[in-house]
Amino acid sequence: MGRSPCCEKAHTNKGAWTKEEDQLLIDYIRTNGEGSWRSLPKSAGLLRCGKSCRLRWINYLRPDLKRGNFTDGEDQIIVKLHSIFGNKWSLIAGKLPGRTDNEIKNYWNTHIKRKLLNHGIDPKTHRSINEPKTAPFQDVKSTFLKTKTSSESGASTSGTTIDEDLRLSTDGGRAVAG
DNA sequence: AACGCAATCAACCGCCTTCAC
DNA sequence: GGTGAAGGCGGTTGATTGCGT
Repeated sequence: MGRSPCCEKAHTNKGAWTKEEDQLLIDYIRTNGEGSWRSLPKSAGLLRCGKSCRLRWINYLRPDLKRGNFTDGEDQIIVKLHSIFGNKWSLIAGKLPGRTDNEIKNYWNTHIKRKLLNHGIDPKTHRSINEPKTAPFQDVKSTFLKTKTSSESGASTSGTTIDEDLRLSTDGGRAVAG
């Protein structure tokens, strides 16, 4: 007895979006705005699940998305926020204008996670893998940040708040992204 | 040049939360 | 207050691309 599917799967496309589908979605949202994702596909002439439309719009089609590589500042903010919020990607994304939860999640899993592990830090707990009892996560986190800072970015993050970092990051990000 | 492997990214699935009735 | 529908979120998967052998 599973729950009822969110849409008529037999009549919906799956997989990569085509340019035509993207355009239909963009045109529809520009005209009608976001909302009522369930009925959107039908109204927009799309053979897609409403959830799929929402995801596509939020993650790739929204005009305010930054795209491109993450800056060092963003990198550090993500680590900081993750140490506070855990895998609450939408919360973290909310602190990073122009970034989506999916993007951050992917970036975490592919880049940051590995970096932390290379530094001997458990990405789940932000504690040292070797010395779990003696190394408070704050210390380990700052160790990572310092190491990263000195070796990669040259920008100091010590003593700054998340908001300050954010400001620096987004300013820098725009400057870099152009 | 061809093949295999690893890394990356886009998309889907299913659960949880919120909201309207 | 209970119920169902819809939206939102996080985890996971599959396809594609890049790199090394």
